[in-house]
This record gives sequence, C-alpha cells and structure tokens, in this order.
Amino acid sequence: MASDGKAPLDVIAASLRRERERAGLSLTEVARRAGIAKSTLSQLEAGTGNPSVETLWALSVALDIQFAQLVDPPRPRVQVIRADEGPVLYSERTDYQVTLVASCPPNARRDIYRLDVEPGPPRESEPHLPGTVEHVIVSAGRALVGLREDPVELGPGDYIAYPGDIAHVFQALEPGTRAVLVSEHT
Amino acid sequence: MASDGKAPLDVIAASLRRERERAGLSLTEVARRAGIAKSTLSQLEAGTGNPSVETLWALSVALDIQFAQLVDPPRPRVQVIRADEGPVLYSERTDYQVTLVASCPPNARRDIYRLDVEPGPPRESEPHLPGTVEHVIVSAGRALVGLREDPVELGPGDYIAYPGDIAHVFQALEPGTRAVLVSEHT
DNA sequence: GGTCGTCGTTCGTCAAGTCGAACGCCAGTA
DNA sequence: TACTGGCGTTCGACTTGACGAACGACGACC
Repeated sequence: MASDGKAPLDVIAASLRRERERAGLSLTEVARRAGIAKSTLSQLEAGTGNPSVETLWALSVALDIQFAQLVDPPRPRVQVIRADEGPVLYSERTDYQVTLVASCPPNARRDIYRLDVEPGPPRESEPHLPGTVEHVIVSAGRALVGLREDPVELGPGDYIAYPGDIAHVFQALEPGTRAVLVSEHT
Repeated sequence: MASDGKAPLDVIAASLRRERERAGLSLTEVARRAGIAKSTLSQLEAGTGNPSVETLWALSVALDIQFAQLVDPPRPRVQVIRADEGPVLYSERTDYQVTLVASCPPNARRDIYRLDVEPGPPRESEPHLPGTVEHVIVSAGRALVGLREDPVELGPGDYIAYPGDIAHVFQALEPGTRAVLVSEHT
C-alpha cells in the first residue's frame, strides 16, 4: 500500500507542517484560511489528535494540495530499473509481441516526450512544479540521467525515476542517444 | 484537484459502499474487521457523519484498499488525445529535440510495454485488477483500441487511456503496427 | 409456527475533536 | 521601558463522532 507501516496520524502531521512551510505560511494564517481554530492545527501538526475528514479537507484546500497528498508518501525517491531487471516478457500469439519495459501509478497528469540528444555539456533542468516526477527510459545510446547531485548512467532499456522538482540533468554520452521522458505532475 | 466540487463526505460514503460490495462483505463484517462499531459504518455509508482519520484508516485496511482511494475519483474514463492535439513542441538547442506526445499522473505502478502487432482478430483482454488504467500511444500503423464496447481507431501518435479493469481490446489494422502500452495499477 | 442467525438501522451515552480565549515568546518601534 | 503585532502553545467549555444495545426485517432450518 501507499504508506504502510507508518501511522497515518504521524504522516499527516508531517505533511501538514511540510506543506505549510513549503507555502511559507504561518500556522495562524493556514488556520484562518481553512476556517479552523489554530489550536486544532497546532495539535494536528504535533501529531496529537485524530482529525475529521472535514478538517483535513479544509486544510487541503487552504494549502492548495490534494487530499491524498496529506496521507500519501511524502517524497518520491530515485528508482532505477536496469534493462535486464524486472522485465517480464510474454507472448501468447506469434503475431503479438509484448515487452515489459518499466513499472509505475495512476491519477496524475503525464507528459510523454521523445528525446533525441547528442553528446555535449549536460542539459540541466531547473526544478519543475512541486510533486513532479520524471521517468526516463533510454531507447538507444547512453546517457547520464537523474538528480544533478547524483546522476545515473543509463543504457538502452534502462529506466530511472526521480523527483522533477529538484534540479536534474540529462547528458547524452553517445551520438544518436534516444529516450522517452515521462513527466508526471499533479 | 482530484475530486473538486464534490463533497468529500459523499465521495467517501460512495467509496465505502462500493468497495465493500466489491469485496462481497456485509456491513457488519467490515465493521468487525475494522474494529469499529457497525453503527458508525452505517452512518458513514449513509453520508451522515464526519469520520476521523483513524476510523477511515481502519476501514481502508479492512477493505484492503489505499487510503486515498476512499477520497479520490471513483472511476477513470476513456480519454483520447489525437496526434495533432495538445502536443507542444519545444527545442532550445539544436542537438536536443523534444516532442510532446501525451499527458498524465504520479503515485502508481506503471508497466510499460512495447507492442508489435500484426492484423488479425481483435486481441481481447479480460479485465485486470481493479484500479488499473491503460494508456496506449500508437507508434506506427493503425489500430482499434479501447473498451470492447466502444473501441477507438488510432493512428501514429494518437493516444488513448481507458480503465483496465473493464474488458478491452487491441486490434491491429495494418501490418507492422507498433505501439506503447502503459498499464497503471495501484 | 417457532427459533435461530445475520442483516442494517436507530437511539442514548460517553469520550474525543473542535473551538475560543488566554498565555508566554519574540521582533520591531516609539 | 513600554507597547504593539504576530507567532505557536495550552487550557476549559462545547459540540460531535464513536460506541454498544436494542430494534425490525429477512431467510434458513427444525
């Protein structure tokens, strides 16, 4: 499941504080916008209490985030799947070939790009909107992809996912490098 | 946002009943598994009340679904984006070409397949796990894709998304038809 | 018919979430 | 120093959600 093993109340407490500070708002201000008592919000951020749905809903609106984002995993991490890892092939008819390349989730907007990149200086991307996740599947060539602080070298068929709201890079290492970039944002 | 305009309590009420009936459980049984009073669950399914997080959490565990699934959109619909629709191209360096193909979201598992299909009888897929969403981007050729009751003809660059937990088909209309299938599941 | 079991709903009681006010704290300012 | 304004926390009062018992309804079975 999403946040297994974690007490939902602690996750919510952390999310509330994190999202509030991200927005640069004071506890008082958020409580005012949500139309709830600041004492209530104070207790929630402290991990005390057991908020009702209406309270959480008001907070999610005030913080301009999705309801689920309060209870779901706080931060996506970098995930690499090599070409020879995971992929399960199956074909049940000779005229129908299916090759599993990579694995991911629903309920978000996704932009799919085709990349044709030649070797050169690394292309650095400034962080996108918060919550953005980028997935890269290399089709041909070789590239250095991922977070600027910790890029990963990928070959054909390799897959990587990383937070798109952190500075990241794409640098082709061979001529004719091609890849598919999937950018997910909420 | 996810379920804008909809009162979250009504969404939760509907989700609770839907998921409970999907699992084939009685209200009494679900309440027992969740460790809550059946009177509480009765009121929640009626749309009355304002459940606490702990109550909802217990119910999501009892129903073996994700917490967010109780408050998120109940059902994805079929969405088609033609090759000449939406795509925004941008290139800022001559050695870096980016082509926007399609658009989607995060926090789910995604399986990406490469499809090479020859014309023949439609390939019918039995419904997958509940919550599964499939996305298809046709690379070459022409295909009839989508729900079995209402498939859509797609050409190169065309995109379609549809619920994967409903019977669906993929039928190539031209030799050498290639596509990318993205299967998302929770 | 009578009894048992399970279903889902309704009602009164109790505990807990929410509220508003007051508190201490810190910065900026006259 | 005294004052003002905003910050986040703590406290008692009130509202409300969660609980358990009792209810009527339905079906199985003897």
